[in-house]
Amino acid sequence: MARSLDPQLMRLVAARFKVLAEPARLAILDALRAGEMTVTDLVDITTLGQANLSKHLQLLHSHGFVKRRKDGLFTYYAVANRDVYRLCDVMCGHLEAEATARRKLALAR
Amino acid sequence: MARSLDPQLMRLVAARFKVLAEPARLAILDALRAGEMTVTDLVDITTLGQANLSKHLQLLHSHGFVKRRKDGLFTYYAVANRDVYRLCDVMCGHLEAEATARRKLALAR
DNA sequence: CCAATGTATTAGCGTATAGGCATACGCTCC
DNA sequence: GGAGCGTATGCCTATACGCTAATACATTGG
Repeated sequence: MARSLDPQLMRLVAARFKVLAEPARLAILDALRAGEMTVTDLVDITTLGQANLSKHLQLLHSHGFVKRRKDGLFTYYAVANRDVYRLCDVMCGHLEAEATARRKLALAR
Repeated sequence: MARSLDPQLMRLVAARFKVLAEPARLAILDALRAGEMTVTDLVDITTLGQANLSKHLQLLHSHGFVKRRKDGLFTYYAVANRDVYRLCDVMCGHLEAEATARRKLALAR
């Protein structure tokens, strides 16, 4: 019963998770909850440098997490799909569950 | 309006995503869809070495993705929470969506 | 065209981690 | 206790990636 469900697909899914596996990018996505923003806006909100930020945005965009719109000098970024937040919520749920489990364990000891 | 929603939390969530950001570990979780297994079982199913596999399992366990049960010589691993599969499904959905979008673009060109 | 401004890109450095090998630990049976 | 097996751990190398500084590119206004 060799599953081995398409190693190719695994690589793709892993790559997408990797995009979210970075506090800086999560901070960007979180900031974008408020709506579309320019890079400069994000520089102010997050504590990231402009170059750094730009690269993170490229990555987020190339993986379809954000969309962009150029207007003159500015580039406006926005989340492409609010499902991203669902993913984060599930993760947060796990974190809480684990935290409370740990607390229980500590008490029981 | 400095959001900056707890950088600490960001780090934790990112760390959890990072655990899933690895094809090998996704393969392990996928194999575990069939039920609990020993390390040796997983060595056979996946193409990973024993040492490597053990390390991945430690990581998955320390982050609460799998639970383990020792029975004599063997250690049985199983997914701790099927939510993991929901996360993967969402990611796959995105992949498909992006793929079809690309295809449309290619046709339109 | 030139200057100014916003954004993207490149190069270099430091850190983190996956993978393989060797080995240590734990358990069972003789 | 010793042998054998399953599992875990430490060391090492190669690679990937985030961050910074410097620079290039693009667009607008004078």
